[in-house]
Amino acid sequence: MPRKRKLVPDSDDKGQNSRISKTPTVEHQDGKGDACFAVSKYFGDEKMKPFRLGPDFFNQPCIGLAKSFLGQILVRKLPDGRELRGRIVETEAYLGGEDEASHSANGKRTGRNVAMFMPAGTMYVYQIYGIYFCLNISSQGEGAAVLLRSLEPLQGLDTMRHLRNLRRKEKGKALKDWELCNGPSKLCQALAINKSFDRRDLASDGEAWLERGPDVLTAQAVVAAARIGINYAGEWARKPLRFYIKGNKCVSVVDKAVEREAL
DNA sequence: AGAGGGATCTTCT
DNA sequence: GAAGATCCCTCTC
Repeated sequence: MPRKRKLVPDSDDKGQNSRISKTPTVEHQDGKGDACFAVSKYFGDEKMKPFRLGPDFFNQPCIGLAKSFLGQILVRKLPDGRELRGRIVETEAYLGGEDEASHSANGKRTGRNVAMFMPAGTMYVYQIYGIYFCLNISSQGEGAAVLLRSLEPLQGLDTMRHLRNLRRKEKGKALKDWELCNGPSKLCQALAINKSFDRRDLASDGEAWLERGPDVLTAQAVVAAARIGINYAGEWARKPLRFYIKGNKCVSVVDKAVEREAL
C-alpha cells in the first residue's frame, strides 16, 4: 500500500505546516553511506526518486530563488561517503548593487565576495566573526545571492550533533534535533561546510547538492520578514527579504508581528 | 524569556 | 585598526 504524501497543508493546520513543527518525525540514525537505502526510506516511492536541481533552478531572480529554496533538500556527502540531509526552512535574499546590506552593495567586488558575481548556483562561503561560516548561493542578477539560514535536519542527525558539539562545552545543554541547523553558521557546522566550498557550483559539485523536496508550499505557508543582523543597513534593514516556512520549529528567528499582520 | 558580553580572526580601509 | 549576514554561556527577572 503506497504511503500517502501530504502536499498541501490541511485547513486545520493552524500554520503548523511543517514536519518538525510539533512532533519531530525525522530519522534519528546515520545513513552509514548507503545513499539509496537512506533516500528511498525518506522519499518512499520509486517514482518520486530524489531529483537533483540543476542550473535552471538557480538561474532565477534573487527573491524568487530565496523563496524557491524553501522545502528543497540540501545534501552534504562527507569524505567517508555518509550523506547528511536537511530541508531548507529559512533563507535571506541579498540583492547586490542597491542593497545596502549586501556584501556586494554598490557593486563592491572583493576577493572575499567574488562568488556572488559568479554564475547562478555558485556557493559563496565566507567566514564571520573569525570563527563561523555562512553559506550563500548566487542567483540571477549582478552580485546577488541567497543566504541559507536554517535547515530541518532529516538524515545524519548523529553526525550533525557530533560536528556541532566539537565547539561546545562539555557542560552545555544537550542539543535538541531542531537546534542542530537553526542558524546560518550552525548549519555550516552541522554539515561540515567551510571555506573550501567557496566558488564551487552547487549544481554540479560532488560533495554538496540540492534535491527537490516532496512538499509544495502554498503562499500562506511562507512568511516574509526583515533580515537578521543587518541593522546598520538603514531602510534596507527593514525590507522583507527573509523568508521562512511558517510554524517550522527550526526557523532561527520568528517574526510574530509580521505573522499576526498576515491574518 | 530576555539581556549582555566574550570568543576569535579574516577582510578591507 | 575596526567591524562583522553569529553563537553560546551566564546572569537576572
